[in-house]
Amino acid sequence: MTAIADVARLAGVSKATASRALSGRGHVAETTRRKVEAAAAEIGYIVSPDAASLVTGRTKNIGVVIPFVNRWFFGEVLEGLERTLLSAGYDLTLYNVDGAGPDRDRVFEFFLARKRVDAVIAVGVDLTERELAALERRDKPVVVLGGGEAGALGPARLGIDDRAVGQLATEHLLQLGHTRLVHLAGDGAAARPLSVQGLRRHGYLDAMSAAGLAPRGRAAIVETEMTMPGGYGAALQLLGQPGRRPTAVFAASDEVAFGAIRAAERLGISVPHDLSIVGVDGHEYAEMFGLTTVEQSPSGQGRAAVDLVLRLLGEGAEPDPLPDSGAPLPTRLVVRTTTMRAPN
Amino acid sequence: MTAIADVARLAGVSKATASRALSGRGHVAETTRRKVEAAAAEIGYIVSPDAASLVTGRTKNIGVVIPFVNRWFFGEVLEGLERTLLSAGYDLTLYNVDGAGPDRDRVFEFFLARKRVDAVIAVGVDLTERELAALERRDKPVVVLGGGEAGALGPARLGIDDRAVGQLATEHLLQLGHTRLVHLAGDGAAARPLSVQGLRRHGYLDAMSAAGLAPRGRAAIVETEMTMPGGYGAALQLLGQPGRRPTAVFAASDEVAFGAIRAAERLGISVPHDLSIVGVDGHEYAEMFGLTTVEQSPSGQGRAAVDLVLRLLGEGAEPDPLPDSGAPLPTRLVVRTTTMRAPN
DNA sequence: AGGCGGACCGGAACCGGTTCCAGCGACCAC
DNA sequence: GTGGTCGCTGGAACCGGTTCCGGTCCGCCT
Repeated sequence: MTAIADVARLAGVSKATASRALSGRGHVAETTRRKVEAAAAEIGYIVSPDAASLVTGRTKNIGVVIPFVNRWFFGEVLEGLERTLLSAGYDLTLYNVDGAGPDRDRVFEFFLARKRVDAVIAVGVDLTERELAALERRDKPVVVLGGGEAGALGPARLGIDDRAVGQLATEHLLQLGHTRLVHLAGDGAAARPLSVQGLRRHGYLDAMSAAGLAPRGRAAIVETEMTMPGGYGAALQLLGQPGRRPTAVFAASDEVAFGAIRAAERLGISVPHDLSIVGVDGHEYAEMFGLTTVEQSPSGQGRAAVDLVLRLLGEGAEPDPLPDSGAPLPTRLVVRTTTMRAPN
Repeated sequence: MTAIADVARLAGVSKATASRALSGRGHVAETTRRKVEAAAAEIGYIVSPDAASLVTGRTKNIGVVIPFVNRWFFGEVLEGLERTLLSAGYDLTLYNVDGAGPDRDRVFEFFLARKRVDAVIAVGVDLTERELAALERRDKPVVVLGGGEAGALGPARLGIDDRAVGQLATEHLLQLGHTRLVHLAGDGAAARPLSVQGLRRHGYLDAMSAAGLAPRGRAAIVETEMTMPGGYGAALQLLGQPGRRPTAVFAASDEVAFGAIRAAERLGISVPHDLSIVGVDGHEYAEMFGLTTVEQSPSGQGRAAVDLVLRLLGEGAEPDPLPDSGAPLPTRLVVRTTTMRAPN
């Protein structure tokens, strides 16, 4: 009921003209367009997206695969994606995929391979060759946001320069005179050098060795889950040990930093007088904690990913083919009150 | 390419039989079914959901409208919804709608009214009459999760008993002998008595007056944003005032409680010796903070909402028409180390 | 033996749009 | 005046499935 044929009949035109009038494609006289629109409004007509995409092959729907929704960064990205897609008239279908396993295969083989989505945005997940190939075969553009490095000819990638971020944060502490400076890294940082945590770790090492401080194995780098409890537990252990304590900590994310701050307080270590802490993210709670951090804009990254994907889909007049797809997204150091000059 | 007609041709049967064989509806001989399946596998056939839903009217897709994704409760619900829908073979289309405004209208009128979704799950948003009516008119089942009260004949509702939760938390503190006991409520608690924060506030008042403690206007209830910085700011102000401090705080959510804990520490007030704090949620960080809280299971609530919606859609043999849709979802008090007996 | 029911299969209609193609006036240029 | 272009419109094919309807064929009952 209320199909386009009804509209056409009521307006006294053919289905073809009605379609043209409503979709705005092709030539339609101004007066007939108005007639059709009036008829459509009168009977409350709305197009069937299924029918439309059946013939056009476009669904106006983007699949988003994301490993967590409840970690700040990812939630923020998701919001950015959603808002931007919505205002472009696109739907967002969510696939919460973490790690490997049958669920993940199901998503890629059953859900994403079908014609339901025009393109896929993967945030913070490394697609396997097989997964990429499957999508490629169906002509589905893929944009990867965060993690990994711009592959030779892989999918379009987007993100901040995590290695530079690690370097920047570490240099800030070095400039303040710290030398006993440990890195609270994300788990898997050493094992997966191209992951976000791996790159940040690498940046830390770069800065340290540039300063002539070969971080001795000991406990210069501690890996932990990138959450507040993760940072709390790791810092508790690190700072609770006897012997000379570090005077500064570079935490792989703000949430880890929050945990470390709390651990320090619990141990009676004063931040920043006895211990400087810097994080990365620009978490919405950073201000409350007074955390010095390297800010990024996850929602802005979401927006950028959508822009890119729409360009790949050929929307928006494409002024230039694929501009600056190499340039990393911006970050900046925000100094607050968790860092200060090293005690001498 | 690779339409069902190709499969049929390759298998030497008609489109009709191929469809029956693949979808499992109707009678098909075991041997032909195998032939068809083999043919489908050979050419890598996958159905076009658009074509299928065009004729069946079912999209296997559920719309979820949610005000935040980056608040713990909502993120957790979303994960629960996603996992459960996925395993039932449904897609989840996300609509991030906060408050009113043109964006919200757009979602309801443009996106949800179309035939793209079979049903709508609204979490933590109160649908207006108009919005409900629009969905009703298109025969789209609606399930509302959290907030509000079971309306007379409105949509199916689901959630915990927030008033009982407020009562339970308050009673715990009362039983420990606290009498100067303030409530850190969510913003809008007084103005919107049927909101989550409104109901929790009501539960607090119930328990107080049952204990003969008419909470004097003063500062017995302070409203604040239901986030960690919100709780931090409110507690800082509340506890920093001269005069007799409260000995216990009931925070409207765990995140508020975390903020309050941090504020207390910052002011040199010892938790729990000088101040007891209880929250509600069962946040994943609660254990780290040692927070006493009234736990709920948001992901479980997501699962329940999906079960309900699938039942409304007539999936799953519907054993009973609509069982116990009134019973609130479970909660329980978990006592940790932020609450203790009141000082005398 | 004849009738009946049920399993199995194919042809064709249909879901609701979009788009190709052809037709038709109107207008302009030669 | 005639041919060509252009704006507008309608008929019909088509996208890729599902399902109604009817026709065989077989087994079984009476």
